[in-house]
Amino acid sequence: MALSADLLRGYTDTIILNQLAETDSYGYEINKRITELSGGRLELKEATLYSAFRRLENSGYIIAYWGDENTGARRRYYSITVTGRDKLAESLSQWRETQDTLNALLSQTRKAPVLRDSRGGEIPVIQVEE
Amino acid sequence: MALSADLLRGYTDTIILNQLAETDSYGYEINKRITELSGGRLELKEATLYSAFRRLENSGYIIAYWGDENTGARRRYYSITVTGRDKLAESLSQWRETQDTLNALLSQTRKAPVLRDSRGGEIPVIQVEE
DNA sequence: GCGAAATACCTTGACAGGCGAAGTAACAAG
DNA sequence: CTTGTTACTTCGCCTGTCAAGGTATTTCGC
Repeated sequence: MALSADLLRGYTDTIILNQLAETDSYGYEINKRITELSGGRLELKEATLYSAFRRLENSGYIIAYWGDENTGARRRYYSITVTGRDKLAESLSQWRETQDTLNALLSQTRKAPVLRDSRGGEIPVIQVEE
Repeated sequence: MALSADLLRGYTDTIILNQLAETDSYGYEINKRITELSGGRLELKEATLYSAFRRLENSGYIIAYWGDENTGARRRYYSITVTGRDKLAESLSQWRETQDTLNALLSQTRKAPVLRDSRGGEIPVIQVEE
């Protein structure tokens, strides 16, 4: 079951920055690496990917340069900037906070729903051992 | 620092369902409870909240009924349906998976960027104790 | 040698969720 | 009687994702 990047909305940029923090790379490779690292659970669509690059570049978080390979298709490499690293650090800490917050909101102990018969009497629920 | 709900996009529904899984409630109260549980880090905007209710109702995950209080403003209560509970369970497991995936993508050990002087020589980085 | 697949990039337009802004209405407190 | 709180509603904008389409080169099987 693949995750929709829609559930990760807003994190594509962070994911990309995190990849670039390790080493310069180009779109196609970054995408493959993301798929790989996520165990195939996340596959960014190209449109998503390249629009993220444009966004990151416009924000000054990455800079682009053409690779000089004399064989194969031309590659557009990206490099993370200092501001980009700052942004990444900020996003990572924000992700930790988001996790905490969402876990707090989603992990409350919950009573089982009470079943009632037609006269409003409670129907006992048999507890199943896990 | 309040979280942007944009980072939680797609989870508002789950958060609401999770609240309703505990007990029937109405918009204003649910919102206050969310703010409270999140330690003030998440405050859903009313437009967000009520459009979520409409969405959830149209999907059959919740049903609405008017409260019969004879004082104060009228309240529209919501109750989670059986399908809603199923959906909630699914969303919760999806959230766990999302967390795992994102953590896998964001938590790789990273080399510090190498600083170089004008002749390309490496500038040693002084390690700061934390 | 040729067609398919893989590599590699790019663009356009639609869609959906979050939100700013505004409105309605009842009641409480001062 | 004005301000604040409770409570709900609607309209239209913004932004990130994606479906669908395109270009160009190289590699591999047959």
